[in-house]
Amino acid sequence: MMKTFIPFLSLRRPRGRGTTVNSDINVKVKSVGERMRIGELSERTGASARSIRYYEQLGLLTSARLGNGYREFDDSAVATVDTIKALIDLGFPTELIQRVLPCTGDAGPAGQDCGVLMRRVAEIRDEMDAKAARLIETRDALTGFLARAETGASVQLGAA
DNA sequence: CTTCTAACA
DNA sequence: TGTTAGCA
Repeated sequence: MMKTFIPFLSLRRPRGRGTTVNSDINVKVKSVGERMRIGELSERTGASARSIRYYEQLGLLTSARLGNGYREFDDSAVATVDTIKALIDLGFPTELIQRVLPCTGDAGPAGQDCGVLMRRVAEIRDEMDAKAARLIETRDALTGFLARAETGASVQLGAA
């Protein structure tokens, strides 16, 4: 039985506000044993501790607990949070994120319905194409608007 | 000092 | 989501 398993989404997301310092390197170092508390996970992902706890509350992330009640995350949580943030940024409903994550390798274990999910993922991908096309149309409209404005011609957004 | 939960803005 | 309170 070959189970459907999508290696890694490896979604890139803009890091930092104003500073473009990070180049996303998708190196999967299987260094087992690296654990961290919420503070470090927060630093390494850019997600606030508040958000991390919220993601966990939504069932998107799991953690162990230390003796003092502190959350302890596996280093794989970094990739998971990155993926969650990227997915949320893209407008994915958290309900879908919850079901897709196990299929990305960013969070396990893999469910049995990964294949079924791919269809919805494909639909969302197609919707992105549509949105991208509309975005380009709007951008071109703005370009034309700007050009006409400089010429002192018709100053109406939709004008031809 | 860090984290936790809960609650309010 | 941020932030704050009041505890461990």
